[in-house]
Amino acid sequence: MEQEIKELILSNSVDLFGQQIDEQLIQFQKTRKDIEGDLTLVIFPFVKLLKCSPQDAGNRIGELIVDKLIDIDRFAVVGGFLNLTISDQYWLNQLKRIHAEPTFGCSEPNSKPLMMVEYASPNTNKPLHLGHLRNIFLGYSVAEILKANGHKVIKTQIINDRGIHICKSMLAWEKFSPINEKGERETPENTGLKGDKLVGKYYVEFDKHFNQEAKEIILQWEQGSFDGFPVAICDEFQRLTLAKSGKDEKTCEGIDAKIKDLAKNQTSLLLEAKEMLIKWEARDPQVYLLWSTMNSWVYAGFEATYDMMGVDFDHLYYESDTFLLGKDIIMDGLNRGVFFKKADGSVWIDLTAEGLDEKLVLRSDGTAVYMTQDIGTAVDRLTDYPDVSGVIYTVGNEQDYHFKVLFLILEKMGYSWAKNCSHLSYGMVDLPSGRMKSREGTVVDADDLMADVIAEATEMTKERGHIEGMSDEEKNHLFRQIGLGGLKYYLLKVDPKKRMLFNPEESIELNGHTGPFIQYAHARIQSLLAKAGVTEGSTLEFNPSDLEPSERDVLKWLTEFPAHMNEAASDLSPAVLANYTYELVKAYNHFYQSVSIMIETNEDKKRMRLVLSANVAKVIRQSMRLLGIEVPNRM
RNA sequence: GGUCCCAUAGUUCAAGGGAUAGAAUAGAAGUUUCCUAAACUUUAGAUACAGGUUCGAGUCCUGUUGGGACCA
Repeated sequence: MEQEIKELILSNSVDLFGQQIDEQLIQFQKTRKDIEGDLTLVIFPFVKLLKCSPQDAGNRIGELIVDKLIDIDRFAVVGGFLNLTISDQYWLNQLKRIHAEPTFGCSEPNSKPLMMVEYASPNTNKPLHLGHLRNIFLGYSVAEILKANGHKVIKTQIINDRGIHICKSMLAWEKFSPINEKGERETPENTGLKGDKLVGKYYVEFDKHFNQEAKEIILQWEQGSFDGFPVAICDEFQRLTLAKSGKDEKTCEGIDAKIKDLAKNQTSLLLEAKEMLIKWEARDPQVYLLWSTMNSWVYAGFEATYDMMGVDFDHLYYESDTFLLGKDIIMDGLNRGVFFKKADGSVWIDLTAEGLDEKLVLRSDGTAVYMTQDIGTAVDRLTDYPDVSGVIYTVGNEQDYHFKVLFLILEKMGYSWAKNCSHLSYGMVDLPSGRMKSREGTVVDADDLMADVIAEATEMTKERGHIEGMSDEEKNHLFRQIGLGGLKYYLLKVDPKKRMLFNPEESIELNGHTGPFIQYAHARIQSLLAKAGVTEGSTLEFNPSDLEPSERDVLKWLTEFPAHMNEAASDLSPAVLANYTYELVKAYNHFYQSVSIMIETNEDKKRMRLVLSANVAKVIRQSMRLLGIEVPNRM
């Protein structure tokens, strides 16, 4: 409709305005709720051209539109706004069109280029937490939205499975795990712990002993005993200690932190971990076996969590496979003058011309930094999937700078696909008490949280749900759908770019702007359709003479679904769909409350209302599916 | 020290430069003789501050304050 009006104005613009006008001047918006009309054209941009009042300009354009377009019943100019009222027949035809399209709102599958979406990308030492939930739900949903918009999509993640931190948990397990009567150390099997939790436990264990040892070293140093430590370290300690005298509290704290780092580097635990890393890099069979065993525990644990979340991946990348990549590319870039070498042998890129600074891409000892690896991984992926047209990295916004630099480097290296790479940057999830901190034990564990919301959903559903006659299996499935639906909706309804607050009590809320609110509407429609003896695809003829305001309103929202799908895809924002669906459901609930369906005596109206309801259900289901949320038929 | 991000009802979120800034929640008051009341209806309450650009600014620009992140 907007397109038709636009074309009409453009093709008549010489008559109307005496000149060809810019398409940009034609701006539409939805008519305000309290004013008559469906569609509003903003008149202000034309006023200058016409050299007349907005009122006259609106009238002239309005007359043309009503004259030429049969579906526009009438118009009214209010202020600088031309409000157009669209005919009931137009809306009814829209409903028929929507009803005939089982995949309304979606584009032809695989009709658009291949995109790669990276998300999750955990560290194997730490169980998944609330921050990962936002990341994972977001990445999964964006991938699904792109698919529904016609893209081919590969979901991927890179697993951070190597490095000194991994050796820490391996070492801690070897040193501190108790041995049972069978002579075994702790395993997921003999403890019943999830693998990721067990390994995470030993990572924490390492840290505890590590800090303790560092503390003891400092104590020893303070007592003047430096036996067995390098002279340089002892000198540094004394220099730092002296520097503290006479300084304010804050400066002293900073110096104490430096002293602690100094001591940490001298701990036997860290030295052993470093030794282990060297052995791992040399593929020492014993270390390698331990590493792969503990990793397999973690993967089994993650797998269980992903399964509960209802997300999946098409291709996994492991840092242990990719960490050596990138160095050759850096050397190549160095030869081509993209990078430069500093006196100490480290390799840098100069981005000052782009308003950034100089960035390290390879250390002086030739070891890789994150940037080196990311360059390597990106190129590697393009080798695996030559037809990828772009990569979307779902990573927190604390890495904004990193990705800006990464994409710039790729561009400077001459990769044509670099311009299609984008960072799906999302804000941190805060708790009412502030940021999650592992040291303060405020990290919200992903498994625990999911179990909590499901438990809450179980209780609430038993209290007020319609679950008579369901088997236990069906009930449990429903509790999970509601609990996780609420959690996912809670995390996805907020604009991803923004930092958000996670309030544990609100996340399990069932009233208001929530997932269960939307699920409930769907269940209610399904119940209605079942009672009426129709299915969503039923072909029902209808041609009522007029539409109620609430019916028009629902139809308007329904018609807008494709536009919001597009917006969600181009903005990479599931929140767009979440908020749209909420508005649709609100309009539907209002309609449901204000008109009767089953006892309507006018069969045309009754059939139309059933079809309308069926299509609202269809759109709810489609839209929620893209958010990874299942909608039950009963609840 | 440098760069980037954020600031809207008590609280959590909306608002492609366009009309009287929407919701939800907490608060107050209502609606089940008919389709699921996890619903609906009514009610009260907000653009951090100071300038600027514009016919028009929550939205764009500059500065201030407050919060956060990153780089060294």
